[in-house]
Amino acid sequence: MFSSMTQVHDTKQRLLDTAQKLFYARSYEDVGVQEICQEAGVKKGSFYHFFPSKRDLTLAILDESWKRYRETMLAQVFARDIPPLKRIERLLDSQYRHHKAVKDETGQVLGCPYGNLAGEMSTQDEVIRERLKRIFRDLEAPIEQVLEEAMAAGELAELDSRATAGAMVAYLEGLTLMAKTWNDPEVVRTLGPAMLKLAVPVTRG
Amino acid sequence: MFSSMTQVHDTKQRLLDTAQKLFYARSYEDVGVQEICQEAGVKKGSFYHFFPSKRDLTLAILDESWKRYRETMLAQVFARDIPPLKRIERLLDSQYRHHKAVKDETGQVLGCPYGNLAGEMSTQDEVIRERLKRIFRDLEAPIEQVLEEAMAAGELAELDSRATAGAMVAYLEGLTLMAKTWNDPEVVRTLGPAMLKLAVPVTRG
DNA sequence: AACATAGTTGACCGGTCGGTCAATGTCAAG
DNA sequence: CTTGACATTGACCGACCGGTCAACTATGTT
Repeated sequence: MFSSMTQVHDTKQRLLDTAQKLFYARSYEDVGVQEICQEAGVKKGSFYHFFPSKRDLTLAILDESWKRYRETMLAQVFARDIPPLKRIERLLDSQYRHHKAVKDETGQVLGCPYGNLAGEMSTQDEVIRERLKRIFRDLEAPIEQVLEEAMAAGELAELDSRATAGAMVAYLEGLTLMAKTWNDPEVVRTLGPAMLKLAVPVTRG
Repeated sequence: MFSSMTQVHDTKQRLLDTAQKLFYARSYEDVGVQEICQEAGVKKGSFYHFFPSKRDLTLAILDESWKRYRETMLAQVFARDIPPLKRIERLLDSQYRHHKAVKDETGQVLGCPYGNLAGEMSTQDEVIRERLKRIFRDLEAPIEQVLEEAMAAGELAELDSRATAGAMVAYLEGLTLMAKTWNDPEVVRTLGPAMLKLAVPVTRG
């Protein structure tokens, strides 16, 4: 009775969770609707009752997972309990610990779910690409704010905080992709701290 | 007679070129052997005469395309006709011009063929992943050398040239992925120069 | 002319792809 | 007890997947 009550109405959620996991571990194209349904214990007909297409399922995953990440991880990482620049270090540390945990569990570094999808799907689906673009822009915002705060606190020389935040997101994505290619979370730990160098004015000659 | 002579023996090459283009424009999983053959004007049976599998075709593409890029583009970009750090700028410029040209031609920024494949396939094929890892390491080498030269010439403060080269490759890949997600080559031009900041010792208040 | 080798062709394999559909089941409100 | 909305099921669709194979042709060597 209890189990049926909880099982009956979370079919949609189970599909979202299962697909998210499979897409992350492999890729969008490699994972079929059939496999998602099998893994989630749902018949294919039900899938198309909840989602008009595989593409729409993906968009739903993007919205939901990013909302969750923003409201939990990001909120914690960028909390104002430590100095601004320390929060960047905390972001890097949370990334390292995530990839370490995933590798310990699955034997593989899976990279960034958004970066992975961006590389695979940006040329194939404009709607997905725009969604990913918005996600990356969302990530720039708190970083930009951290830089502003650091400048106000005199911890940082004057610089273009918007552009620097953009560069930092790019670096973070590249870093993650390298960790995936090396299949080694330590890449994040050794190369990560260099991200702070991006917040330093160029000194040439 | 002439045309047949040149057509008869470049079947393999046509498959390589066509597949390379298609994989780059879309993705590994999205492009089928059938489509490659159609586009190349080759029957599927011939495909499997030259390549034991789609996977092996991909490995051949990786080897060939990277060899060509290294021996032409990279050799020019890192030629010793200008000061070391200027060569980094020249690398960024060549990247910008490439993505600009591709976008003008296809309407899309396609990103880095190796980065794309790394994101899609690193968790699925160890051999491909190792090959991509080697490619990225190959790219680090000339950058590392540039940094060494710059240090010797007093253009740069002392730093870990190996680690910095690694960070620069990561940044370049992230940059390229962002340009793809934004579908805008200008991302490379505006965010690119920040790569040089990675070659500056951390200065913290 | 005979022979081996490389290259080409098209039919064929089992399996999976994303997606559709009509029939059926479940359940709560009227 | 009926109605209607939501949910579930399994059969089905045409197309395509990566890959195999035996027969055939073209080429260069002896």
